[in-house]
Amino acid sequence: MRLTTKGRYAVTAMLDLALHAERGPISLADISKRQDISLSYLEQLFSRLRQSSLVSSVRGPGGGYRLARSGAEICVAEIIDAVNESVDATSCGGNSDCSGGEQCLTHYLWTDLSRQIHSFLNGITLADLVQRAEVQEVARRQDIRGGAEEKVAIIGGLQ
Amino acid sequence: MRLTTKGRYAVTAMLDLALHAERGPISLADISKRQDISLSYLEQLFSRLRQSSLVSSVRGPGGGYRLARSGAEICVAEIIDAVNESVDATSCGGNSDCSGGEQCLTHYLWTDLSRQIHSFLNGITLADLVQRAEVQEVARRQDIRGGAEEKVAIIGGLQ
DNA sequence: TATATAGCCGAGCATTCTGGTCGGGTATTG
DNA sequence: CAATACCCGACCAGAATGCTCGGCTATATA
Repeated sequence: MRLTTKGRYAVTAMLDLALHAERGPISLADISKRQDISLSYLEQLFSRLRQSSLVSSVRGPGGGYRLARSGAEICVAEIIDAVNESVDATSCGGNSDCSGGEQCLTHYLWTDLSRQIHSFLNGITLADLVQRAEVQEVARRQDIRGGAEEKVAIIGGLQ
Repeated sequence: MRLTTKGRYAVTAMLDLALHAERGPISLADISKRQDISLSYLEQLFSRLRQSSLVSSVRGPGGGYRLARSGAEICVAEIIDAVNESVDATSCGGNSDCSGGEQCLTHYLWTDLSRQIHSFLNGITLADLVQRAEVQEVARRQDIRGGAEEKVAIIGGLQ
C-alpha cells in the first residue's frame, strides 16, 4: 500500500475545489497559490483525476476545474485510488503468491488492514470535510492570505 | 505514512520467531529459507528490531534470535515502528507546518487516519496471529517444505 | 484577428527509499 | 582451531516522488 504526499496533495486540491465550488471553475494556479503545491505537479495529478472522472475541465480564460459530481458523492478513497493506483496493503494484490508461489504468513493480516483503511477512507466524503470546523477555519485563513479573490465579492455561508 | 514490504517482512519474520519459539534461538538462515527473504536483508531488519528491544540475540553456533518478550506482549504496530521509523500519515508529523508554515487543509484527516491504523495494528499481537487457523495452516506447510527440522522431533501443540 | 489565459502533455531530473549484495568483522560452541 | 551465526558498513540497481521546463491546444475577450 502506498499513502504518501501524492495522495495527500490530491485530496487537499480536491477539497479546495469543493470549498470554492460556488466561484465556478477553479484554475490550478489558484490552488497552487492557496495550497502551496507546484503548478506542474498539480497538472499531473489532475490529469489522473480527470481520467478517473472525478473532475471536469473548462479550457480557456476563466476556465479551470470543477468537481464532476457533488462533494457528497466523492469519497477520499476514490481520490487516492485515482492518483496512487494502489490502496492495497498486500504485496501480492490478493493473489496469494507473496512468498515464492505460496501465501505468506501474514497474508490475512494485510488484507484485513487494507479493508480497514479502505472502509475508513470510503466513509469520508469531500462534503464531510467541508463541514468540519477546522477545515473551514484553515480555508478562511487561506482566502485572507491569498487576498480574497475579487471575482466574487463575498462568499456567502462561511461567515 | 509508509507501509511497504519492509514492515511486512519484519512482521512475517517476527511471527516466524513466535511460531518456533519452543525450538530455542532461531537463526536468520532458517527464517530466510522458510519465509523466502534475503538473509542480508533480514540482518538489517533484525538490527533494528534488536535496537528496539523486540528481540534478543544469541551468538555462535546454535545461536539465533528469540523474542525479547512473550508474543502476547508484542503488537504489530511496534514491529512496523521499529523498522519503518514512521507510522504517521501526516507529512508534518503533527507539527502542522505542512503547507508553508501553515496547517494544510487535510491535516486532521491524516491525523485521524493515522490514529485509526495505529489502533488497529496496536490491537493485534503476535500471539493473536499465532492463534489464527490460516497462519497455523501456512506454517505447517512451510515446516514440511523446509524438511521439518530435526532438532526437535515433534513440535507439540500444533497438531 | 490577436492576445492572454489556462488546460494539456511529454521529457527529463534530483532525491529518496527499497530490497538487495558483498566483504569483512566478532562472539561462541565443540 | 574451525565452524557457526550474529554484527556492521559500504555499495548498488531500480522504482517512486515531487518537481521543472518547454511546447502545444482550446477559448474568451479586446
